[in-house]
Amino acid sequence: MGLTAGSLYKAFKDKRAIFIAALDRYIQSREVELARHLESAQTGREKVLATLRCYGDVSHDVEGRRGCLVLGGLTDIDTFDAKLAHRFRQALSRIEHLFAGFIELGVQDESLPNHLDVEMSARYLLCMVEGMRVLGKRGANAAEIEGIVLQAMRSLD
Amino acid sequence: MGLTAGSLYKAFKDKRAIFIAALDRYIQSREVELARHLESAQTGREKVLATLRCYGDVSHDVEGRRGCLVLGGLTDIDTFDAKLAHRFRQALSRIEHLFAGFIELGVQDESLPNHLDVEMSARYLLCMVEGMRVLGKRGANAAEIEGIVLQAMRSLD
DNA sequence: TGACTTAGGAAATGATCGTTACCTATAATT
DNA sequence: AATTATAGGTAACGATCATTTCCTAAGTCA
Repeated sequence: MGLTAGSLYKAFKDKRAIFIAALDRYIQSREVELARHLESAQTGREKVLATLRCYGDVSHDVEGRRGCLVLGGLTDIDTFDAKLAHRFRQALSRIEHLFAGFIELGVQDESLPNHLDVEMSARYLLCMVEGMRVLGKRGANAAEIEGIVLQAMRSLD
Repeated sequence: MGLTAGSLYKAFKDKRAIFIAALDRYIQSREVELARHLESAQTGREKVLATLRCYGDVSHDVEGRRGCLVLGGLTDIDTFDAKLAHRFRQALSRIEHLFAGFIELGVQDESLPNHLDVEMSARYLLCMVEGMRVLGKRGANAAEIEGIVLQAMRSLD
């Protein structure tokens, strides 16, 4: 059988520490996955698309229903644990800043139009990503998510 | 002081029943609020905008941080309570169907272009709404949310 | 007014959960 | 091989949480 409850306390101080470790591991694995998606992306536009697809990929079928630890944490914990709340917020801000960087790059390399409001667009894309994860949790298929990704890309034209 | 824990069990069978009652009350209050927003909307486009604003209004500042009972429920409960999971899914589908109806209306009254894929666009708008609620939970101000609403409207052009 | 219902609260009970103490087996060290 | 560290497991403990029981006060109806 699996790991027993008590055994975990050998390795971790308390429940909260277990959660934080799981969260850090989760966030890091997402970073790795994102890096993988970005490998083949050249232009700013391609990087934005790759990032959207990276989150889209975990927003459908089984993995979609499994949900996101950051999103889940943000909804529960937020209220009563300031330290953790900060971690969740930061995880979202990370995505937002990545988008902002890619958009700036896209404007420079002319893969994206120069009339874009960078901060606004980045926030909008973050909104999409989180929305997709919610839809994934509700139950979405790959085609539905891909449709949303493409529509999101069109908002950058 | 406030209502004591035990007293609640006079009125409700168990914890789950209390939650369901709260959820129903919450969903109904949101319906009322949406109806209020829709009062002055004439065209399909106006109705879409009013609906986005209705959700935008609860996605910033204090109310944004308070969060959404449906979204919160969807993230926690989903896994282990099939009956409740259905209620959460249905609450989201309700919004999606509303959007679909408004888009169809908009195509007919020519306030929206006729090239729109109705189902796709409705799903996209639902994605936006849920994304906004997540950003609200993280902490967003009214201007940020309004920016997202307007950007979402632009995706219907 | 007096019996009776009703709403609410305080405290007791049982279940569950977080945590610790202690035991066992395997791996590392001499 | 003997000893010691290490990882894991089981069972006990304490805290917290869901639920029930019992009591009180106020309102209702005869």
